[in-house]
Amino acid sequence: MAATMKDIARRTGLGLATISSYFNGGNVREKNRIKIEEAIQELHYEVNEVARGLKTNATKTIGVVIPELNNIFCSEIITGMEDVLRSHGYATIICDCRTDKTLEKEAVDFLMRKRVDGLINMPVDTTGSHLEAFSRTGKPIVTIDRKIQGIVCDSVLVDNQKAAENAVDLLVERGHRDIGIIVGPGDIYTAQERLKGYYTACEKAGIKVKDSLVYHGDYIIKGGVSGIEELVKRNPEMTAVFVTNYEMTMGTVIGINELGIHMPRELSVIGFDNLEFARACSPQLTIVSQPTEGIAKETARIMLSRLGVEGEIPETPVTVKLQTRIITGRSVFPCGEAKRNGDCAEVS
Amino acid sequence: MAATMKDIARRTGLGLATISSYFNGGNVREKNRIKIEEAIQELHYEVNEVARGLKTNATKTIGVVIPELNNIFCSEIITGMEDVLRSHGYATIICDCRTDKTLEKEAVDFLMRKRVDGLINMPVDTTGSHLEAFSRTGKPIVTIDRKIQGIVCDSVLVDNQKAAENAVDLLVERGHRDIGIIVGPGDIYTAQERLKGYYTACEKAGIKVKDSLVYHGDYIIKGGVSGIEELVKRNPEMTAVFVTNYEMTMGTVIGINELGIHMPRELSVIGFDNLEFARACSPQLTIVSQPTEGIAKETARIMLSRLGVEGEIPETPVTVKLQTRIITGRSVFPCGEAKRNGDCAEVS
DNA sequence: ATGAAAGCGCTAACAA
DNA sequence: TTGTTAGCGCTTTCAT
Repeated sequence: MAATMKDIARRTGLGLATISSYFNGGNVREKNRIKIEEAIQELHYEVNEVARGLKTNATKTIGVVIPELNNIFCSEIITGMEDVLRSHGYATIICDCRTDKTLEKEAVDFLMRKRVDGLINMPVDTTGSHLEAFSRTGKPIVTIDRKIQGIVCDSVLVDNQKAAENAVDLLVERGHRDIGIIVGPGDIYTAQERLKGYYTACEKAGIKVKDSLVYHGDYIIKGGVSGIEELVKRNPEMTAVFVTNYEMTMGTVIGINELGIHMPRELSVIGFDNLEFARACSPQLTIVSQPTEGIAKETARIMLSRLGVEGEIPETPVTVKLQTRIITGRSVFPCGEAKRNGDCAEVS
Repeated sequence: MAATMKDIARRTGLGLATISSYFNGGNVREKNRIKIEEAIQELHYEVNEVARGLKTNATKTIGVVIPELNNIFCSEIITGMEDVLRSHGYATIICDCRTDKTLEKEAVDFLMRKRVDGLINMPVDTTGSHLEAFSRTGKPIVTIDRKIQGIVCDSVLVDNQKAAENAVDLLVERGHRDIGIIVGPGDIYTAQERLKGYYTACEKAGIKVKDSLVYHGDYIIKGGVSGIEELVKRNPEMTAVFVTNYEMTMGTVIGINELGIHMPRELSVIGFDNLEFARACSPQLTIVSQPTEGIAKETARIMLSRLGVEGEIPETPVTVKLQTRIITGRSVFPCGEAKRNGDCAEVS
């Protein structure tokens, strides 16, 4: 068995309270401090956080429930959050719910039983019913990427509609009017928002959207491959496509390669997320870049403030909305140029 | 405050042991079972795993320490392990140590204080000194990707030397003799192994390796970019390059694009990991693919057996070595062909 | 500054 | 089957 404070007390001849006080920054006589430290060394003592957690009713652990760890958008955010949280003594338990509502609820309940001090969730379940029980504990919840009706909590959002609108605006400026979109599942909030942005931009430009130009994928690579194949088949006149997450962007690039389509001469592309991948493409992809670092830091910051660790405790729910930006590559071509000169020069 | 078993006892008029028995699969009279379940509903009771953990000295939690969460090789393994472990009631606390030995030790100590039931580690520290303290607890440790001298534990390894050897063999078969390698840091075990495989294959082929053909990167994208720039500059005669992890493979592809080199006509490439990325490249990349799924399942399985959850408890340390395979794309070209016909057809 | 003792919520041994 | 009770390792009053 591991050594306990009792062992240290026995060894040093001191009382339990003194040892505890030592560990919690209290005042301990120099002479005793040394004795305690010797005992710690010899007994290889390590605080038992389980016992401490039971007593203090705080586990110094934050639960994180996300749809998919194997998704660079998620994993970047997690890395960033963990950084901040750990530097304040908080651990994170990460639960990947595989974009499954049942697993999501299980994960939240699981974390509740583990008595995490707070919950960070990129929600899959629209209704928020998975958060009700946790919400009752009074412990803080921060949602990422969407607000949940009926659950009082803070949220860190991205302006997805504007993101999509800006991307499509860019294509319109380049003269494109037959613009396809590979968008996420209809029941996912961020996907709806991005689609809305697409419609808005088209409307502004006086373009009547054809249903055949809208492809609903499932945010995985395969969805991008099928998406581009489908769109190309259904819309021979299509000159540009906007893809709305990283995995499907990669899928689209795969599809374009495999179909032997020349990008951007035959098809202009704007992708999403992962600047590194965009740079690795040939020609480099123009993408919408989400502020993952900002999302991570904001989320962690809000959580820490709720936990009383840093800054003021906000009185009302906080909502932060962050903007995306477009990183210009060479995958967007002026519409019609191709036919005129067959060239492939950068245009931006 | 959350409801406790005591609250349920009071509400139902039953004793604590009966409630506990109910939760632990004991026999409870039908009538009482119903009363208990009603009370649970009304009080929104959830077991307190912290208290349970203190009592049973088992937290049903496994600690995982990896170099980098933002690395698809790691995140795929984690996803796979989590799947298995969670289905057996174990949670995982993941610590990303940013490939930093100090952080790695901190992470292990942190997990020890949290009293995790077992530790899974893809080690950064060669000496294994970060595992000594945990090792003393007698709780199981499973290392991934390398064995540690002096620490008695199970390991799941990949045959990295053979992986590299096979890749270089393939290039040799295609007639290449000026083969560059972009390899990881010299103090990383897997990197050493892969470099060894490169030397072995070259020796077999009677190729005298030039130092200028070996570039040590740091397993990140930027390392791949600099690596290929450097190699090309130093070795105008180089006709092929082998890149030894995913991030650097992506970097190499970026670099090749940016240098305007034609792959594979001017330079043949074999990359590493991430089949999806390989498919997204144009032309598709030939890569060495690691069995991430197998690593994940094996690691989880061994951990569970050590925990007495599944199968026999092995008497001696277990070491599993898994093989990689080569996924053929179109990025390897017969050496010299280019000059003869300038063509770019698939060769494999 | 230090010690004694209660108790966090649970499990398990024992008794009934 | 059910109840009583001790105790896991810690923090935290309250004395001293």
